[in-house]
Formats: sequence, C-alpha cells, structure tokens
Amino acid sequence: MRDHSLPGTPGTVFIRRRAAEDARKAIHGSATLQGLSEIFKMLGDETRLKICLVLARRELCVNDVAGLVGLSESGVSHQLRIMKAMRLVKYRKEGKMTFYMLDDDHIEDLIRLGVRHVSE
Amino acid sequence: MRDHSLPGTPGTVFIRRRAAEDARKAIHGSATLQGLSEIFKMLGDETRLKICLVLARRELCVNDVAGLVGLSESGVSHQLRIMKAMRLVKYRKEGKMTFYMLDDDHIEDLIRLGVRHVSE
DNA sequence: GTCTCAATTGAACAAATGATCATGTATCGA
DNA sequence: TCGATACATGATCATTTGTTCAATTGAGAC
Repeated sequence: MRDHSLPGTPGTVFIRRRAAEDARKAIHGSATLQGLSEIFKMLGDETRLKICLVLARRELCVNDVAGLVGLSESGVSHQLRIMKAMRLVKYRKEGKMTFYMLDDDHIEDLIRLGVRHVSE
Repeated sequence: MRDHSLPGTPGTVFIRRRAAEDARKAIHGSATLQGLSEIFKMLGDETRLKICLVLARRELCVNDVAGLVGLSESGVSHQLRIMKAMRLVKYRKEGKMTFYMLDDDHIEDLIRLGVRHVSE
C-alpha cells in the first residue's frame, strides 16, 4: 500500500492525491494565516465593525464613539486598546480627552468588499 | 418629538456633534452589519480559513480536507455544515463520499485583500 | 445478509470572548 | 483643594466557540 500522506495531518491517506497536493499549495504559511485570522476576527464583531466605520477618516473621542456604537465608554476603551495593540488605530491626547482614528489603509477596503458580499 | 438617533446610545451628549453626526452616516444598517460580522467571523478562524483556501476552485472530499487542514473528519464536517448554511460551499455526493467546493466569489477576494494587509 | 468505510450528528467540554461593574488615574474648573 | 470629567484598567461573569468523542447513517464490497 502506498502512503499518500502530505503535510497536514500526519499519516493521512488522501483519496484524491493530485487534487490534495494542489490544494496544499493554496494554504498560506502559518504566520500569514495567523495574521489573517486576527484581522478577520477583529472585524467579526459588530461593535468593533462600527468602531472602525466611525473612526474611518475621522477622529473622535471615546465618549462620542461610545454614543455612536451604543456601548459604555469602558467597553469602547477596552476594544480600542485591542485595536491599538494591532496598530489599527492611532490616538492623540488633548487635555482629558483622547481622540482616536483608524490608521490602516486596508480595513476600509475589506469592509467595502464585505458589503459587496452581503449584497449578494 | 421624533427620535433622530439611528444607532447608538440614546441621550448621549456628543462632544463633537458635527463629527459625530457625520460618523453616524458611516454606520451601515443592522442587517448589513450582521451579515458583515458573519463572514468576517467565519474567516476569523484559522481552520475555516484553511478550508476556504483548499476548497477554492477545487472540489475535495471531507477526508482530504481533514488531512490538509489537520483536523478530524468530524471537525471538518461540523465546520462545513456551518459554511453550507451560509451558502459559502456547494457539495456533490458520489457514492459514500461528499465533495465540497467553495461557492462564493467574494471569499477569495477577501482573503487576497487580507493577505495584502498582513504583508503591510 | 454482514462488514467496512466516509460522512454526519449529538453531547460534552475547555477555552476564548465581549460586556459590565468598580476602581484608578489624570486633567480642568471653581 | 475639591469635585467633576474623560478615559483607562482590573476583575468578574455569562456566552459563545471550536474541538473531541461516541454513536449513527448510508453506500459499496463481499
């Protein structure tokens, strides 16, 4: 018996080896996959999606973001901290306020493309 | 008196009213937001991401998908059921096997755009 | 019929997630 | 200095999520 195994699950016998080998090449490296799932996961939450939308090409303070997306200031602050860690937003402090703004060129494009998908 | 608040926390006093009103227009309707978060959430998992990649432009049986993405057949079957419910994949039964294939034009584009983001 | 294989399904579980509340910090005005 | 504000942070909690295991279905082989 030939072993048709390929990288993936060790010892797997592939039923359509040719197609499987071809498909194997379509899988990105694990670093890329991790980065991909990270942005998509970030966009996979309605609240963060709204935060991205209101902060696109416009800076807003935490209070206003909270009012717009319908979440407490604390909640917004938590989410912004995550987005800040991902370098998706930049911020500027002015007095007791902090103004945030989207700082990523691709987020808007991704959302735009997503909208096209939703609209079938 | 009519309520002009579209999304958001009712009764919020906005600090930058002009900017906030402008930002409010950037928020999509709740149906669109829901649809958006649904695809992004679906792409926000490395396993499903890999499944999408191997099933793009190529049909594979569950066994081979499992071998490629490194998950049990059961696990793959569960995920495919979700993706089937979202009408992202189509399937074809042949004997005791089921061949799945990506059936959505935008998924590949979204991933491609995502890769561009990851590559900075 | 029986046996095996591919896939599906349901239950169970740990881990991750998003929100809330309470508290802490820093800034401004009175 | 006192209080109010804008925001940040830590802890907690209820859901949700992804995986695994066990059991089941259905189709071909014998």
